[in-house]
Amino acid sequence: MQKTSIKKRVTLKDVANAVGVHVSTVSRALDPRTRHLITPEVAEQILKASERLDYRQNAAAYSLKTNRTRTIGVVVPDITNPVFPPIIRGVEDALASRGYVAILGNTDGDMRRETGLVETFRSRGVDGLILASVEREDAAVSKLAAEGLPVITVNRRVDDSTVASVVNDEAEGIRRVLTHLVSLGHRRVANIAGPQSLSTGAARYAGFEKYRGPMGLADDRGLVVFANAFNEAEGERCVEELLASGAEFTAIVCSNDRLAVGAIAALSRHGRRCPEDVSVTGYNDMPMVERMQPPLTTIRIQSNKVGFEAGQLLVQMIERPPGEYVAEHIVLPIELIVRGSTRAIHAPNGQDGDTAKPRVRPL
Amino acid sequence: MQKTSIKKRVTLKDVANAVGVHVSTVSRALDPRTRHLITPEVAEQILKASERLDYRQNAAAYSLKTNRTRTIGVVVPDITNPVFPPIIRGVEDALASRGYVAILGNTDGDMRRETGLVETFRSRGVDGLILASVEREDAAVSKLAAEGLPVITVNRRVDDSTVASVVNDEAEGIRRVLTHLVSLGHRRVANIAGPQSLSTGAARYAGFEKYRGPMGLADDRGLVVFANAFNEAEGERCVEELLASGAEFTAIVCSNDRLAVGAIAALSRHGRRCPEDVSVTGYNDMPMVERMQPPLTTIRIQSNKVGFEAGQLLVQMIERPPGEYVAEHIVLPIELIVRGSTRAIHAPNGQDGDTAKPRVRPL
DNA sequence: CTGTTAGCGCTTTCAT
DNA sequence: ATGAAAGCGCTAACAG
Repeated sequence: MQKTSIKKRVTLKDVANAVGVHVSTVSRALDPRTRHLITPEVAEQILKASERLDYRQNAAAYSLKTNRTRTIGVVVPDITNPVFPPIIRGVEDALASRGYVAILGNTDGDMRRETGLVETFRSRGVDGLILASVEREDAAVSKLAAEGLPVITVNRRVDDSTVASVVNDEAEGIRRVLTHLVSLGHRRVANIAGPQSLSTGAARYAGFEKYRGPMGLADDRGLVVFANAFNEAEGERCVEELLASGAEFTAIVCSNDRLAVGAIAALSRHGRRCPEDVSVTGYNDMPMVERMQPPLTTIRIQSNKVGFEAGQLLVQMIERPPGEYVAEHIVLPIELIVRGSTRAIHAPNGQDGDTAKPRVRPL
Repeated sequence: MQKTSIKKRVTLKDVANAVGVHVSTVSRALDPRTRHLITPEVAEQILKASERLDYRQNAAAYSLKTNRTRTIGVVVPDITNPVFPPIIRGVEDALASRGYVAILGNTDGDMRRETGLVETFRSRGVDGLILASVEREDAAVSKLAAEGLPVITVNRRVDDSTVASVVNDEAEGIRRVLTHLVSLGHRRVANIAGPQSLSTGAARYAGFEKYRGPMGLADDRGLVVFANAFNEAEGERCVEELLASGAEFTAIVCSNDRLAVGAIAALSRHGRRCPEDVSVTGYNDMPMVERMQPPLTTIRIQSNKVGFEAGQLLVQMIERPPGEYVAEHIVLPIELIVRGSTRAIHAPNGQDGDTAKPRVRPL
């Protein structure tokens, strides 16, 4: 019946005409917050008509008028890095439930691209920004926040505590890993630390330095080596460096899973088996690491939740009267996941254990 | 100097005032396509001023006027599924280079959510849609295309060839896998087929049926079992089913990597080692499958390129005079990646091989 | 309770 | 080559 080949979009005016009222009446009836201003019967009719005509608000007109787009910009280093999709998914779920959508951009870790993306997003009038790509020093981001644009960093944070954030409890994650290793009898534990320009890398390394002494671990400088990026290649390089330095260790704490994957590969290339010869731990519990050989002992972060909380918090910031909020900082708990890549020192199998003081036999 | 705490956004009018010309002149000077209408010197001044004042076009106003948003909607089943991020990344790269951005939505395979998302996106006036979530029968999608909204499916397609698509050469992928298996001496090859409601599942299964006879493989019905979803759990279930049926096979062709991962897990649970007892192949070459034990032999699709081509093609469709295009269908070549999960039947190691007719010894 | 009016910032005829 | 003016669809005073 109503076969319209090239259908023009139906507007408020169309609905108004259909019902025989003024556009503004329709506008009010359609907005739940102002619906009470309208006679219930009329409102009813309007709702019905708008349904029947398949009316949908013109987002551009709404934005132009209200200066709000219900769109938020999400910036990640690279969506292809398995750490980020669950976070993004969490963000989108939170946003969708509140009628917002996300536009996404990748920086590949290039801070100039971050700046460019933020520009693009602002030009599109995003109501807020979620940044997973920040470095600890990020003047541009602080400025955004200062200018009153709702901004929140996720998974990472900037040093400037003026910028809201949702992150994981990094120090606690490292503490758990170390506790686990100590309980397995390890005393010489190396650390492949992540980039110190990122809050994750810095916080995990800080945790390592903070706890290793008190826990009775050797605290040689030579047991720490810094990766320049959170990837497999750097994990391999760092193991090479560790091995070349002649440092002695029975376990390696890696600042994330990808470093750990690289580390295990490099170890095996040098005839050092994991976990028989050296235990290795990761961080993040990204997809598939439970299927690796050996399955990786790691810290599980609540990726989806981190994103979800960030999305929720950002919407709150947006919808609160301007300047009414202080930057919140949410820290989510983590979980230790023990798998096959760690085992008691020189013991035949790698059961989770509180093996009090395992015998330490020389080779 | 120009410290403005709560800075209003600068508009065309601001630039016009600064230069002492009319807004329309500024508008023309700023658009490369109309710049030639303006005296070069004036244009120069305007460009400078707009730079200096940090003018950025108001996307909402532009959209309202032109009915174009430079935004495209991307719908995927779940961004958390490792197959999709590279595709999305490709799409975004293509779009970004043309000044477009993507808004993203997840359906979790629920067709009603797909419909809802498409609604939301249309309400936001997207210029086009890229769908990675379609089933083969999808009346809603055909309708969209018929209504003149540029739509393109990626990775999957709908049966209705009216809808443009960018996909992988599924039949060829299966042919390569079978050729490889045959060269290793396998004659009884099972197939864990994907959901037949999806073009990928259907095309790969069709390839299997098409080639296995001509290649001299056993073509028992009992060697095929259908998964209800592309995930690990279904891979496990299908292997159980295969095993329970008493079917004999020395290899399993899985319709994607996740099915393969599940299949290998289930096999090992039943004391059948891969590749010693049965060879297994996947499809997609998703991240990390090269780190599994055993590393997975699979078909590598050009995920990033699939997305990139789709993005490019969509922009072309959008920017071409309406109704001027026919639905294109791009098919991208694939690549066989041989790893450890396949080996010559009953041979000691799994080198890639044209082992003509390997000896077949009974157990 | 509902209609009138103005205007968000931009592009695009139409004049000049 | 530039200015004037209209209008995209919507919301939000302000009147009645």
